Amino acid sequence: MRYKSDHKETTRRKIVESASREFRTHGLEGVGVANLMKVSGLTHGGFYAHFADKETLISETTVFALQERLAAMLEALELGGFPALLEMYLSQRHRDHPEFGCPLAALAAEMARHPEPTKDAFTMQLRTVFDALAEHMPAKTAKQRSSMASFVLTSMAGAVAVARAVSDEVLSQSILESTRTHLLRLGKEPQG
Amino acid sequence: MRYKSDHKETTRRKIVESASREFRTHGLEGVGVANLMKVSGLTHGGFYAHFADKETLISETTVFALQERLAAMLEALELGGFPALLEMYLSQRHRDHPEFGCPLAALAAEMARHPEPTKDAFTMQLRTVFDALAEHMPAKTAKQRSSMASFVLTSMAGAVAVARAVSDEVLSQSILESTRTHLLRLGKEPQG
DNA sequence: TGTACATCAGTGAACGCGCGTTCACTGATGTAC
DNA sequence: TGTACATCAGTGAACGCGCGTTCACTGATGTAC
Repeated sequence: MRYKSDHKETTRRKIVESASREFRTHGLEGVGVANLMKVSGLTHGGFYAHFADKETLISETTVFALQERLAAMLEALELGGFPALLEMYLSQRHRDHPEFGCPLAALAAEMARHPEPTKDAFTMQLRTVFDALAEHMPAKTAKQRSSMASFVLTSMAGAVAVARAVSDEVLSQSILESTRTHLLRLGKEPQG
Repeated sequence: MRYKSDHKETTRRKIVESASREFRTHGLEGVGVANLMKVSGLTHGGFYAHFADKETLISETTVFALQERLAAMLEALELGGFPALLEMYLSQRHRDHPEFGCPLAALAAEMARHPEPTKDAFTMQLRTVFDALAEHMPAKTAKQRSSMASFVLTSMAGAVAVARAVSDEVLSQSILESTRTHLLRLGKEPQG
């Protein structure tokens, strides 16, 4: 080995992470390979030494983003339980910073139009997210917790996506607030 | 007037409607002007006799789609009330036909990245949708109905967007089902 | 009713540009002696 | 320790293509007489 054995792997990881931020900010079709490499301090030609094509990178960045988000959500849950999860996900901060945010809110609609292998990777990782969240849902049975995790996450994602699209700050805030209120109530109710 | 006085207006409307279907299917960046015109049986050069630019068309198609969706939702509400709305919006049929579906589920994330005038038009029309839906929400006060309309619509949009992105049919169905179950329960509860 | 004309909705070639991808190369680095 | 060499991560010119937009034009249509 001419370079340190982990040199290439480190570069690759750096590309995946910065590309994942670019994609969440500008959309999967909104950033080109040349720009993604530039952000990582490289030139476009080297891209294909790391990835088969742009689609492969999209697949990896989406999985990375889901893992990153799951970690943030679990941290909130451990710190302040279910209400803290809502507070964090439905915050102005999350709305205004898609680059560090949930890929469901930023990319789910686009993901629906991508090739099957990409959707497969996304689906696998999403299942992991649902399962991990389910353990922390305030409901009695495992089935209820699982259903609740799905509902809570997809409804929050919808609220953040629409709140980002709305140009009126007051309406945007009220969209986040409505979801916060209703989900908080859901967390307090006896599940049956 | 050499042509019938409404000839151009008819063509324009045809372009807006078919473009709105194309955008909901392939995304705002996923279809080009040439293709949009072809779908309407025209050539790309004529586009600029009808619209200032592609962005103007995007703005109009989004408003059109929101109006179309609102009509469909009001029809469901009048036919079968709140449960019928959930049934219709969270159906396989809606998931599998974005071209006739809700622009929130298909385009909200992309809309967030578009210029302010486009977001303004979207925001105005979305407010109309929220207000109209609010009248039909099962809650006591106007404030509660308004908040509920926002929550119900954005959470359904999130569920459909994610259900479309998931490649596993069972998981996809269960996402829709979870939202249906929880929102149905919300409709039955005393609001306070 | 039939013809000549003016209108203008729609046509299609052309533009500059950025896209994803390929490939011959360069030059910084670790190794061998 | 110092030099010659092999490696290979990264470079950048080049490709074909589709994009949004412009513009000189064409030809179907309604009007005038």
